[in-house]
Amino acid sequence: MTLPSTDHLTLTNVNALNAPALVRTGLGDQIRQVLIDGITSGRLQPGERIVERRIAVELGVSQAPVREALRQLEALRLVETVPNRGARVREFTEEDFAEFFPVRAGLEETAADLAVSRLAGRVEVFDGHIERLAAAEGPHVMRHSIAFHREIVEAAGNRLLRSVWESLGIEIWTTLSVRRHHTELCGKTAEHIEIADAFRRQDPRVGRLLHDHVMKYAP
Amino acid sequence: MTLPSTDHLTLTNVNALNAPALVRTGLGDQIRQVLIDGITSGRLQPGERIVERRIAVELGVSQAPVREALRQLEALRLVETVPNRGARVREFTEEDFAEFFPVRAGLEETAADLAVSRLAGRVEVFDGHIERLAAAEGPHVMRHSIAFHREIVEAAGNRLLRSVWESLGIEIWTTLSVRRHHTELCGKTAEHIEIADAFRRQDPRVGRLLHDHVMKYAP
DNA sequence: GCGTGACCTATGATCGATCATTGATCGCCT
DNA sequence: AGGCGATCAATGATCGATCATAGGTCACGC
Repeated sequence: MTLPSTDHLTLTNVNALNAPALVRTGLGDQIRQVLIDGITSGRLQPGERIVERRIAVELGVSQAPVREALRQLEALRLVETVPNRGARVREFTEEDFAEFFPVRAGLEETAADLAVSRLAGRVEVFDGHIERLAAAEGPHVMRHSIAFHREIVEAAGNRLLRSVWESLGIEIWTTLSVRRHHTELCGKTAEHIEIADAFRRQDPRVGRLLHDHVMKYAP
Repeated sequence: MTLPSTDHLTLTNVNALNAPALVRTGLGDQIRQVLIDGITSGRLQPGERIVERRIAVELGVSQAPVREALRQLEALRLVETVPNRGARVREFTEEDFAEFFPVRAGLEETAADLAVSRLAGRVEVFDGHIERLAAAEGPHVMRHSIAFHREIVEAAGNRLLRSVWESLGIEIWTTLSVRRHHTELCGKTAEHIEIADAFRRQDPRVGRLLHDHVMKYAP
């Protein structure tokens, strides 16, 4: 396995006074991203051990931030750890994907039910997402689609719900699932419009509608 | 603030050869429990800073496991941390409690819907819980009630759902809410029986039933 | 008086080193 | 051969020390 050189960790863009958001993030978060990239790109194979000190050396950091990153990956269910025995990249089973979508669908159903009354028909927030989704191609489709769903969760106005939803690792797991099962993504735009319409007329069935929509991604 | 003496961390029960489950837990987990106890008991007041090194000294450990414990408390939303500025006990707002129950209710609704078909009417698993709940008094009521709900989540057979449900910190947050709002707990036994019955006859409305039941705990 | 910037302190973030657990290996005995 | 305990290497868990950042303080100049 070859991880990218240490340069990936050096202060990204040492730009001169026009940085809108100075990457002011701790090492742990950066390492997490490196490992996530490694897993999604296949550089880190399922079942492969992730040895804390080896990663630390390869990235030119100490063991502590690597541990922290591993804990985050564990929360995302991308690695599994055994106490005193370390972490390894998870084998993603069919069961994992089968379990993912009912939970995601349930959360979004809850979100939709909460959002309906809160939005009170004001669905302009969705317009941009739908337009961008319609215009998107390739891997961007997934990103914009998720942005639309995230907007719904946001609209529920429940920070806990939002945080739980994010903690599922929606992007990664949906991407992994679609990639593995060759899920058809076309036609989803129409459903998004349908869902937005349901919000517009405050249809009480919008929760169920969204739930069923999400389940169509399931294997 | 006075934390319990270090003894709380020494290997619990050095019993002689009849230990069913030797407390083989890392320092981080033990420290987390100490801090949780501190928060629920009021020894640690909302808004109070939790300084890593201070706790470490008081418990006779180093900074690392304390940090780890704090991360767990953050995940349970019992403390809030600002990067480079440390952690403090959260101020539990009404909004926190108001947000908690819809999420819990939604998850359990999902669980119930999944469990109905899986149980196929075999609801014996609930009997013991209902009996113990009926016989319980005082603080035990809450514990047994949650055990019943946990059994439903378990019965859904979805490990991710189970893990997300547990990550809400059901016990703590429900306890905190009931304590603060003096929620009436009597009569909940009857509803549990009703829910078990719905499972028995595989009533498709059991999800909604459970959802509404949970929401009755809400402020 | 008040804005400014050089210090200063507290403390989180990170490091390098050590401790402790685990599974593997090896030799011995039956 | 096979079981069994001693020994060993690998590595997670923990430690003690250092680095770096966020606020606070205070003297200075306007």
